[in-house]
Amino acid sequence: MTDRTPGRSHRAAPVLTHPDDVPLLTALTALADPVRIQLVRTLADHPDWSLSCSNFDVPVGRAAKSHHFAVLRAAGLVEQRDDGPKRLNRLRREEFDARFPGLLDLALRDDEVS
Amino acid sequence: MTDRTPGRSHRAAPVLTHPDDVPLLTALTALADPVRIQLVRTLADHPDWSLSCSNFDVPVGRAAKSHHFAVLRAAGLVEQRDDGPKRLNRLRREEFDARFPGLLDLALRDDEVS
DNA sequence: CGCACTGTATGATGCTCATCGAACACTCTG
DNA sequence: CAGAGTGTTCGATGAGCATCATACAGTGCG
Repeated sequence: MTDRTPGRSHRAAPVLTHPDDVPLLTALTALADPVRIQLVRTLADHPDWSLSCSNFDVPVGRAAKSHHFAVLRAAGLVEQRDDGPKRLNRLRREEFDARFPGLLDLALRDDEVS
Repeated sequence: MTDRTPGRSHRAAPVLTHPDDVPLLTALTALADPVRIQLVRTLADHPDWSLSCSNFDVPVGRAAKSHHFAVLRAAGLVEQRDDGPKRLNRLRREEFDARFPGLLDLALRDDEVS
């Protein structure tokens, strides 16, 4: 049997990891997508752990949304925690800002995404 | 006859344009590429207008290099000027920094691109 | 003029990635 | 246990893009 987080594990997926040493390209690529920018902005407008994935209103299906959250998590932008059947989210503001000062502010500040 | 810059014009290509109101996604996408990051960094290490396109040592052919410069120009990161058969380049530091404060610093500061 | 040099445009190719539908896994409640 | 709700994984599909080879268009020099 493999590692499991207290809540859901979904197949043999390892515990949710949230890296601190993200390469620059990974961070830029993660933010260079309109859907992910929207996710990050929505997240910034709500308290930590107050939103589960299904609460985000983006124009893609569940599968794509799940994929985007995985990308954001791999980029160190989002932390996820399982709570019952839901997966709650939190923007890693300070952590990401420590790694890439000003980048998150830029993504949140600007109104015209494209 | 169409507009021409004093130097080369290449077919009916309009005068080289360098936008100021770049969308956020355009800027992030332009920087989310290892070759373009390298071009920007090389450019930052040399005086304005001191490098022509062929002076940049990136592991791609001439066509791809030309394409990358076009992307950087469209993102407002690079200004180009024709000088005889060469096309000289300049990093639009202040202009880009005014539009996206800190972003260029991040691209230049970090050593580990990927 | 003819040639070398520089850079762009075009067409083709291959790869990455965003997306979807469907199946699956887990949790909780009735 | 059965069913609803939530989210992930898988396979397939399509679009976009990075790249190349080639052809083309300027510039300047002999």
